[in-house]
Amino acid sequence: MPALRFFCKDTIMAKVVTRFAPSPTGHLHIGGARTAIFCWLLARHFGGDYHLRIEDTDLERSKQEYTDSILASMRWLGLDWDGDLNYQTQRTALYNSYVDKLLENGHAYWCSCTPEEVDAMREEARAKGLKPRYNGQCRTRNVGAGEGHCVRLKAPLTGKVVFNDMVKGTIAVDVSELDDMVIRRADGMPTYNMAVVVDDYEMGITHVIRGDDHVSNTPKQILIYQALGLPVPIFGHVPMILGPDKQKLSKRHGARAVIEYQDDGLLPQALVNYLVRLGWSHGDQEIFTLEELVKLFDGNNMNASAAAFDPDKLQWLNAHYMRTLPLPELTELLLPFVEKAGFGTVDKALVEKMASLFRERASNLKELAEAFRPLLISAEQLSYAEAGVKKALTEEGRQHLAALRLAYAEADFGDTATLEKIMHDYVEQNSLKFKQVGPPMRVALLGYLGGPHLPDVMTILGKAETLARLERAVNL
RNA sequence: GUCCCCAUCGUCUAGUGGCCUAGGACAACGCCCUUUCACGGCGUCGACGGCGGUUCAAACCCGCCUGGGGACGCCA
Repeated sequence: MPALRFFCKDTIMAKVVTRFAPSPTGHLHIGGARTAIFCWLLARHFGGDYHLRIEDTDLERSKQEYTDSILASMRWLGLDWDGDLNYQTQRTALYNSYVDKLLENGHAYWCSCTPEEVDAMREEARAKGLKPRYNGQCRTRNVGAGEGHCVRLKAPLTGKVVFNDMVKGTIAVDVSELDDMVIRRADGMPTYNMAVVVDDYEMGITHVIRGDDHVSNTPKQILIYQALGLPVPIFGHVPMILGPDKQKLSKRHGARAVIEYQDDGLLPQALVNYLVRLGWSHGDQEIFTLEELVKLFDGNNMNASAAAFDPDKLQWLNAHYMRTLPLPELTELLLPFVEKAGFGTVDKALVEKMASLFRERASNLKELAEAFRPLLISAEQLSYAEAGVKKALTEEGRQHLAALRLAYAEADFGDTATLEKIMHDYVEQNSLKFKQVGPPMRVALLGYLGGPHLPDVMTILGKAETLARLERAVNL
C-alpha cells in the first residue's frame, strides 16, 4: 500500500483547484458522490476551488434532467461549487484549437486509415499475443486534412510514463503499451482524452481526483500534456465501491443513486460521513462533522483498495444523526415524510413532540414518520400486532384495562405525572406487578409491545382517544 | 492475450520493522440498565491469502504464486 504524503500544508504552493466531472446520463450515484466529496473536501481544506464540469458530449444519452438531478444531489449533500458550470459541448472550438497547436508543433498528424483498417491492425497484434494497437503507419505519410481523416497524437516511441498517484502511489507504464491515439475524430469532434486535458488545463485544475477506471487514461493524458508543453496536474484515483457481496454495484443491490437515499429518509450528513469513511480514515474515528472533515481531509489516508458498501453501517450512522440533530431541525426534515406517509398536514409542534419520543427508535426519516401512525389514526383504525394481542390482551389483561379505563375517565390529561401515578396506584392497590398492566396498556394504546413511555403516549392521544382505545381493547 | 491496480475479522478500517499474544467501528451473540421497545454501558465471537527471502526482529520491506478488479475504441 503506497503511503505517499503529498499534502503537508507547507508543500502546497499554488491554490488547490479540483473538479468533479459527471456525465449527465443518469442520477448521481454513490461512487460519484464519494469522488465529488473527496474533490470538494480537498479544495475546501486548502482553501481552494471546487468546480463542476458537465461532460455531455454523449448526445444520445445526456439529458438536462440528469444534470438538474446531479446538481440537486450535490446541493443536498452540501457540496457547493465555485464559478459557473462548464459544459463540454460548448467548447468544441477550444479543444480543436489545441489540436491545431499539436498539428503545428509536430506532435500530431493526420491519419487516413479507416476504422476497419485499424481494427485489422489490432486483430493482427492480438493474434501475435501483443497489445492491440494502431501501428502508426500514417505517422510519416503527411496525408493532411481530408474527408474521413482523423488526427492522432504522435506519441513517443520509447520511454515510460510515470506519475505519482495520490492514492495508488507510483504508477509506471511503458509507452509501448500506448498507441497513437485519435485526438480528433473524422467528424471534427475531439475525443474524450483530448477534451479532458484541455478542460483541466483551462480550468486551472491542480488535482484530478476521479474513479479508478481512469488510471489507464492517465498516461495517455499525460502524453497530451507533454506534447502541449502544459503542466501535469496531480492525480488521485479512488477505487470503486462494491456491493455488499463484493460484486460490482448494480441494480440488484438496491439503491445506488443518492436521490434514492434522500427519498428513503437518510440524512445528508450521514451519507457524507459514511461515504467519506468508506475509503478514507482518520485513526479510529467514525463520526465526523462536515467541519471536521474539512479540517482533517488533506488528501492522505485514502485507501487504495475497493470497498464493499455496507447498508447496516449507513443505517447506524443515520440513526446516530437522527438522535443528535437538534429537534427543530429534525422536525423540519421530517415534515415532508409525514405528509408522504399519508397523514396529511400535521401540526409542527405535534410532529416535534412525537419525534422526540420516537427518534431513537427509528433509523431514518421514513421509518420515524411511519412510527407516528398509531398516534395519528383513530381508535377504530388501529391495528394490533398478533403477538401483542396474544401475550397481553388476555382475560386478565382486559380486566386491568377495564379498571384503568374507569380511573382514566376521571383523570386530568393535562399532567403527565398524574397519568403515570394512576397506573402505579392501580398496581399497588391490587398488589400487582407493573408488567401485568404495562403490556396490555401498550397493545391497547399503540397496537404493539414496545414504544415510548406510556404517559407520554397518553398525553399525545388525549383523553377521548385514550379511553376509546382502552374500550376497544377490552372488547376485542 | 498484454499491461496496470488491489489483497488485515462477515463488512468498513487502524497499523509505515520491535508499542501487535493485531486496535476501533458496523453486524451477530450474551449480560447490565429499563415499565416495554429503543438508546446507553459491559463483554463474547472473529482477520494479517499462500510460499520463499531480507532482518536479531515482518501484518508492515523484496520476490514468486494464488485470488480479485480495471484497461486495451474515431465511448465517456
